[in-house]
Amino acid sequence: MPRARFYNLAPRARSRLLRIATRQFAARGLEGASLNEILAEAGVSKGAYYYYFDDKDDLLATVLEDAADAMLARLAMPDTARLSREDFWPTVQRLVFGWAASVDLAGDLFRVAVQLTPTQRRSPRFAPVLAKAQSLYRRLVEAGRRLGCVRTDLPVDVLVRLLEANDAVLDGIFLAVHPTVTPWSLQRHTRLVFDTMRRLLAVEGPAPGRRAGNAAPRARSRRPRR
Amino acid sequence: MPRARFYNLAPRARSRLLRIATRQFAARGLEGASLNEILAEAGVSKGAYYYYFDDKDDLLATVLEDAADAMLARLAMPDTARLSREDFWPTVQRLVFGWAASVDLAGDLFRVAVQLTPTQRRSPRFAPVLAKAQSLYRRLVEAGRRLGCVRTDLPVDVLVRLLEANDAVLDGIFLAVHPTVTPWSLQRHTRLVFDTMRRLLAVEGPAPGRRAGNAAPRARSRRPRR
DNA sequence: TGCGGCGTAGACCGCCGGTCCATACCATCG
DNA sequence: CGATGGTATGGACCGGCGGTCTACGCCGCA
Repeated sequence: MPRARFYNLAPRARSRLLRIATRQFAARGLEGASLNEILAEAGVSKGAYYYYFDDKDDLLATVLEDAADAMLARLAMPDTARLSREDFWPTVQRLVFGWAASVDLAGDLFRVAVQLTPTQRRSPRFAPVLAKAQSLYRRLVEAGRRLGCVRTDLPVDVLVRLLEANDAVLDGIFLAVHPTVTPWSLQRHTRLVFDTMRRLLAVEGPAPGRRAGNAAPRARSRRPRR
Repeated sequence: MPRARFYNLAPRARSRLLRIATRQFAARGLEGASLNEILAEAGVSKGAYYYYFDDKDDLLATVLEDAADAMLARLAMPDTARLSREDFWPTVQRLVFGWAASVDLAGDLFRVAVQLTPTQRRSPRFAPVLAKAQSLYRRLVEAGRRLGCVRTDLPVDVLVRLLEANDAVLDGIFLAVHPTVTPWSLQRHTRLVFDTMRRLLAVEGPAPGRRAGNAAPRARSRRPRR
């Protein structure tokens, strides 16, 4: 949420600042990155910066929003309204495989977002931007619930955040292990991501048989659910 | 890892400093908390502090280690060598529920650890301390694999990191929603944590091929309540 | 030529984590 | 007794941080 003037700036200077900021924030985090350093490297003075932005956080929020927009622009979301129950999981799988193509854009987003503490991620400053990036997950989860394919014992928000966290772990490992992406490794990875999503979201846990509960200690006090 | 002298200090002063630091770090995070403020409140001078500690991170690491030790001292780890295949999941569940007993201690640990970025959590400074806290999980995963209860298609490290990430999310939500912990809310939470572990770790059911296809997974599925 | 507002530069502020040194304390020893 | 040397402490001081503020260049316009 920079001031509107920022978008009247010469596009070259604008994207240059955002690019440098992205790199610094991804490398050193919100607190670790030096605003002074970013501005010096981008050739922007303190006065100019605060003419366009509110504060340091504002730059990070702008970087995140920029990356989220670029990613969403590339991804196709199917019309969830026409999905049938049998189509749901195959559709999810197809989507996940399709997302793999935009890993180069999503990478920036993850690398920056992963440097935020959970508390910061929930702050009014960053929550709306991150919610935008999660909108795909959210819509998928909601569609899956409507079709009876996705569990309803947890709020959508919780499921989305679990998905996000697992993706961050798996993508991080993938990028660390496979510095050069091959079609084969990418397929393996997307397969794993999809499998993890399914494990977390499916109405039933993966292994059949007795579920949690028989060993529950002491009597369960029946109380309203918050 | 404070200098050894720290443990020669008067226990009163020592625990006072750690208590105040815990509160500040839990409330404002590693970067947000002011070391100057903590020291002023604890009545410890700069010189004295740096006589005992390396830097600011050192204090946080000490706080974490202190909490982790206190927690682990209370938790019993079952003898995984004697576990049978049928005992595995109930044992895991009992262990996770056993957390309930030490949540007053674990709460501090979570509230502080949750303020770290994933990157910081993996840094050489904090990783060993946090690994100590998650050593239970690692041993559990290894035991479960030996017994054929836990999937072997992913490395142990990946599984542990997935567990860690999911725990961070769930604990973060739990602490945000329940500022004061009640036995009931805690039981609900541990139940959720166990269920998530099971979903992530369990070996796949029979006929693992083409499981992406069927929307309603297998027989004995519980109906979605809704 | 003078004027007013947009945009800019960078000196400056208070606070931060961290360093440094003078000194107080106290047991040991000639 | 005084001298010595390690332990422990106080707090002035440092560079760098995010953020503020003021002076000024620039340009369209009368």
